[in-house]
Amino acid sequence: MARRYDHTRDEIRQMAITAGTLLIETSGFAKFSARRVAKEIGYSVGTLYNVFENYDELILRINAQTLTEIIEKMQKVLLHAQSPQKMLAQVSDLYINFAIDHFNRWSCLYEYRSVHQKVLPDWYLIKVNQLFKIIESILMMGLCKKQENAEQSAKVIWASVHGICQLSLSGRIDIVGRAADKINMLVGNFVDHYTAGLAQNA
Amino acid sequence: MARRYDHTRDEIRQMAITAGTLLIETSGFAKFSARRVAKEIGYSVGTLYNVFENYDELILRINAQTLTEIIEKMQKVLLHAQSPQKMLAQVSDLYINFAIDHFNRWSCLYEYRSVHQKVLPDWYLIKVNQLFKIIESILMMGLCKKQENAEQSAKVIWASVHGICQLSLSGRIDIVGRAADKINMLVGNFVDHYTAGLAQNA
DNA sequence: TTTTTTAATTGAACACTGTTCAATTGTATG
DNA sequence: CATACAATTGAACAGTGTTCAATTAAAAAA
Repeated sequence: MARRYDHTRDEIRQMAITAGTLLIETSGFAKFSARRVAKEIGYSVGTLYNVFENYDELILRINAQTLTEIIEKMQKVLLHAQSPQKMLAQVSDLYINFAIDHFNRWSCLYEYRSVHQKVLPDWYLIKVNQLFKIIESILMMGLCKKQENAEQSAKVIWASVHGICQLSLSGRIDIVGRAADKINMLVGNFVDHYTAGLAQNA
Repeated sequence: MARRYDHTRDEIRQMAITAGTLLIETSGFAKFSARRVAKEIGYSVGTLYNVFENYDELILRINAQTLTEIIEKMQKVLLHAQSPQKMLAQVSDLYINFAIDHFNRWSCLYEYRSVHQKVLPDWYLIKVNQLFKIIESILMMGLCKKQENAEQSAKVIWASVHGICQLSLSGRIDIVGRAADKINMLVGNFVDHYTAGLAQNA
């Protein structure tokens, strides 16, 4: 068939992203493929390639949605102000628990390295930056005075929390007991000492 | 042909690891394949699968050698004692520069997620732990008194340095200027504040 | 020396992958 | 009703990891 007008271009895109998200969530990235997504939404592979530039874009769009979910959760923490240290702990805790609860999707954020583009597209980097901005705004609530310091520390904090999360969940840091507890302990150790150092410097 | 005895099982393994390492180093993981490695060492794919359990093992063996190289470089830092802070900075600097100079091999350490085994094999984890032990021993030179504190902080420090390195080199932290300088600045920020917090606590 | 046994080595075959693009087909216009 | 148009298809291509019957060179036995 052709020009079915059952769905617009954008609708098909959204259907693919939704179906792909579900596929990764349940079966993991290893079982993910363009053909599978196509079958899931009732279109052929060809249609998928009309609507997405390539495989990379499909994955990045799925990842962008995952990021959006994480960011939305984290932004809620900003609503009721507390000490910066407590807010950092809360935000980290959210990230860790998302990574555990949606392990497959979270893995996909970092697992796939594009073959075509060496650099991440702007629309994706905007999402990433939103995450850093959240940390930045928390730091400006007392831990940092200059904006440039907050920017740098936000990068350091986020990279550290992510690093602890990644090495833990990929089994490179031996964690005995409940994963969430153990990772939280390491992140707690980091936040405590790092913010203590920050406060001392300010 | 059969039973050529040109090379022993172990020799073929080593040839494959060496050839695979070179292939990843020069062309990146995307262009890497079992068939390519086989052709490179003058054997068929079948032989590769006689000598390695599967594709995963081949990659992990290559990764283990990459880790060995990194560890050997880092162990040299331990030879001339200095302040723990300076030694941590040196060790981090080594890691960052290895990641930049051998980007493809370094990426491969974290890029590939095994389809077969969920858990990394013991012989690989031993290598990973050697890295943590180096940090631990540095921490025990004054920054930590109890072994258990050193163990936990070593994990935090290593995960943080790695996280900064990964997010930077994957283009998720915008780094203007020379990559090595910018990453070093972030790692410096981390080491300074974290160790200040540690020292304060001790 | 010749035959038999043994095991190292091969490569075609299988089911899959991302990607392309001529052919098809449902819709809208002249 | 014929024509033009574009959305949709799926076979085709070159590649992947993996398997395993068939081949073949070396060692052992006759």
